[in-house]
Amino acid sequence: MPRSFLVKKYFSSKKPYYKESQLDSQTAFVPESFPRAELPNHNNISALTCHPSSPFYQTMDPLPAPLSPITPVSLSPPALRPLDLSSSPSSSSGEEEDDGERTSDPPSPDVAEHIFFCLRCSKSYGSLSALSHHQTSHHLQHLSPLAPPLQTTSMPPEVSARPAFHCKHCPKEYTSLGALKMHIRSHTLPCVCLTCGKAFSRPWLLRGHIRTHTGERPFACQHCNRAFADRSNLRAHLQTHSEVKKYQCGSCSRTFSRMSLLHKHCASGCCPGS
DNA sequence: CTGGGGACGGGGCCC
DNA sequence: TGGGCCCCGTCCCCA
Repeated sequence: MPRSFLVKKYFSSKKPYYKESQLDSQTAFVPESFPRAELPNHNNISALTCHPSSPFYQTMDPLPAPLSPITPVSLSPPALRPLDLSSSPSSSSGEEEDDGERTSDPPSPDVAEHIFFCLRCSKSYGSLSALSHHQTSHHLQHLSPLAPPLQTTSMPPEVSARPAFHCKHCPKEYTSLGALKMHIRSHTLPCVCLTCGKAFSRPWLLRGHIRTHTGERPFACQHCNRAFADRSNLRAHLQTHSEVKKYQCGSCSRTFSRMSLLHKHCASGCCPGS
């Protein structure tokens, strides 16, 4: 499938349901080395390596300021441009919404600055990149190249034709350290909701989750008054406005708005063998 | 059984 | 190389 939809679209022209002040990033990054057992709770929450500046958190979960004061840092998109609807992926008769806002993560002009601590050696860094770079020295002690032992000291992983890294938490293998690190996040769940403690592998998953606390619904349907916290849910909702259902049963030709509905339909016996 | 919303995970691309 | 982000898709629950 073409990935043209990945072209950045920072649509400032339609920011329907949320205020600028609500856009603060509330991601709480915890270094990957953060032992899962030490994920913050109400007792050890100060162990977090950074603290969101969101008023919501300050209200819901007052925190001391053990680190440096958090000041907004401009990490906003390079420029907010008018939505170019003509470049949007087309669908039946333009039924598809503009999907203007970024997915589960609307543009966030105000992003909190974070202080990143390595909990292994207590060093602090001003950026996740810096911390990640530092942590490489730690990670390399734990990532286990699949190359034969005799090669691991003399041959860079990328030289190996086979997957060079395997996850220490599961049997999955990866050919690059980056891919492995990404995967490991699904085990370490470094992004922790300070409200409920739920942990996520990626910051934007956390931001989407946080909306379940705030009630923020940035993604509005242009056909009705409904709004959604998750763009995927809006997309699914838009199908309810469409006369053409995307998913068709191969046996009875009945169409459904969602794949899952088609699956359930088939599971109910319409499509033997499927 | 179907339709729909809520919440979330992961692959893959861009910067 | 890593972070950010988009889309697709799934699961669960309820009406």
